[in-house]
Amino acid sequence: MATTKRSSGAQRPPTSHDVAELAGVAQSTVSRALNGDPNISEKTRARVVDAAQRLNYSPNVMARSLITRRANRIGVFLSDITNPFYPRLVECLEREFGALGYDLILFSEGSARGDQDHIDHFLGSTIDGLVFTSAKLDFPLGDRLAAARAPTVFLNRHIDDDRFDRVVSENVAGGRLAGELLVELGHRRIAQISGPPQTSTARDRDAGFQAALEELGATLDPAHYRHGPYTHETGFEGCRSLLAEDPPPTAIFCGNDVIALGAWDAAVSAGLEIPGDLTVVGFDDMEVGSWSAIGLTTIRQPLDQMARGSAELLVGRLNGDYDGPGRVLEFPVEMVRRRTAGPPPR
Amino acid sequence: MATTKRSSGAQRPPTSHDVAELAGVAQSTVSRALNGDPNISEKTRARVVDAAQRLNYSPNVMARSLITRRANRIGVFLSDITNPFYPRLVECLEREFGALGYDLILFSEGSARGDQDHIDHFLGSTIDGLVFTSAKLDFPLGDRLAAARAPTVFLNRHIDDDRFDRVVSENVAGGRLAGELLVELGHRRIAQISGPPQTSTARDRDAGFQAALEELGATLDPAHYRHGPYTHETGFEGCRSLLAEDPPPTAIFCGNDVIALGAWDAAVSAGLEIPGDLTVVGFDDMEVGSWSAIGLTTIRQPLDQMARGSAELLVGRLNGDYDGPGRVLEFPVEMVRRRTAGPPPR
DNA sequence: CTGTTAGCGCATTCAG
DNA sequence: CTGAATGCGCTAACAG
Repeated sequence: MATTKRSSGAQRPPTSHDVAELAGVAQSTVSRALNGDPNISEKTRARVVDAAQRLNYSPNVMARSLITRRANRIGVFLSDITNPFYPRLVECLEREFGALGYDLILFSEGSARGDQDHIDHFLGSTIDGLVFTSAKLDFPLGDRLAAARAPTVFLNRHIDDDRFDRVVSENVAGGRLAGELLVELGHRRIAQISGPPQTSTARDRDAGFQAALEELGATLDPAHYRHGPYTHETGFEGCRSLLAEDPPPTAIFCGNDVIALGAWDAAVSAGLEIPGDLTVVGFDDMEVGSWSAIGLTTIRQPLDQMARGSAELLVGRLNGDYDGPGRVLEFPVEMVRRRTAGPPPR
Repeated sequence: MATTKRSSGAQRPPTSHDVAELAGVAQSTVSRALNGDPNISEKTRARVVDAAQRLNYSPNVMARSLITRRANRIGVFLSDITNPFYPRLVECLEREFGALGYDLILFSEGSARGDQDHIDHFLGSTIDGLVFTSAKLDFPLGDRLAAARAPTVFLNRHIDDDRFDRVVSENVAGGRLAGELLVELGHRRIAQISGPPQTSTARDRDAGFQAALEELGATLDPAHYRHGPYTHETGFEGCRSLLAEDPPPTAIFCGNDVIALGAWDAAVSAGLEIPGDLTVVGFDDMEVGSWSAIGLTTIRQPLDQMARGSAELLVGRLNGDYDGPGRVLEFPVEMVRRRTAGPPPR
């Protein structure tokens, strides 16, 4: 019973033809009236607008895109939407791209049924451009993106491929800031829990940090170096194993705030006082770190500026304003001193 | 210089015609071959597939959707992508809808340039259905959604509108669990920091909690009731003001984990021991709450089941399997006992 | 200023 | 099993 597939009340949405008929004009006039074409009398425009409203008309975006060859949408690829860093970045991107007339469509890694998928969304002309927020250094899709001439920007992470635009913060300088702070505070037994080696963020922050230590005469004992994915667990387990050393380090610089908060968690759980017994420094300035019971010292990246830079580079390419090789935008970082950094215990 | 608008190397992506030509068949044959039509010889299918690969062909989704009237995409509307609850929900939704052949396209409130926009995405036939994850009780778009016959499901929040499918957890029962726990632990001076009154989550959790207290003879002093948006600040300020009372409450039930962690933050910052001096209970089971230095006692919602339920209801409507009035799915919650709940101080 | 015409790239009749 | 023809809803040339 009730074999009503889609037959009965399936009133299809109104088209511009319907509007044209109701307004007593040609279909093309409807298109012009609704798209702000100047060559149209106010009188007919009013009639069209009125008819459109009465029919509750809304143009079919697919049909429009098919002909204009523009989707006005940007695909944003996130590796792990669960990492609170990305939602904040998405907020900024949304604002910046929105201001330029683009909607965002988000893809988290989970949704991709394979590498192919990413690019298919572009090739299928569902999106006009791509933003990758968490590419690894060995990003595998470069050739295919280039072949498809897909406007692309790599945000937050570098890849070693000059064909693409990249927007990052000064991760090396940020690492330096952390190193300098720790040495100035008087730390000598310094440890590090870094991110994945195949990410530019980890590579660059490590480089800056270690260079600063060298220059200030406080080298990093290789036995005090840990690394892993940007997760709580990496920080937690890394800190636990560091605290088991004898003597344990008095300060830890972490690859990002997620790791730093994992380290904080391990230290506090073990009954240590922070910063009395241990100094912890992160990177990113996540909201949780700013809670007053935590007060994570960290290095802040200007996400809004980075998002704006990405939007400008990408939209520049979409408009045909620029078509050359990849450009690099690098934004300054800033030290945020909070409770978790102090002098070493005596 | 370089007035190359889009003229020169603008090699447009290959179409099914190009593939047809290379394979020496008709365009319609290409379509059939690539879409798994059984009425086609393996020989020609192979030829077509080969040609498609050589051209790096990928069908134009817009054109396809224009004709099939299906976008195979679901719009998910989030109010605040910054609240960690939503990313987790998105992960689940992605998995469940993905299994049914749908991609997700995420809209956070920020992206909507007005209420209108939400529905326009549907009317523009960019998406086949909508999921609202954070509707208020006075959701204003009901009539327009119904008029557009837009398949819609409300997830996580109720709205009082029987035309739509709703998927929630047993918030009333969850509130009861919290109330029962606090009373059983021996608390009598009990406080509450609830969410926004115009959300069903706040309304239902409040109702269950307060009913449990009544029944167990431990009524809630109205002076111990606070509420506000689901933010850290609500919890932080709420807790501060509660602690300023004399005598202060010994336990606080919070509208969700974000609020609860704000309360935790205020209490710990004020030098209180948790749970020695104060018990805190949340709702949601966010990851941060599970950190071992925090150990938030909370009530867990089965997000994966809720996501699956939503997907089934919505896809059922999309397939025409169901076309009746709104259904309601309600999933059981579960108490997660951790450190922040203990007996009151003596 | 407005109407007519021609496709965008594809899925889907209808012939054969 | 395959090819030719049709049109999804819209924008953009081209006439007038």
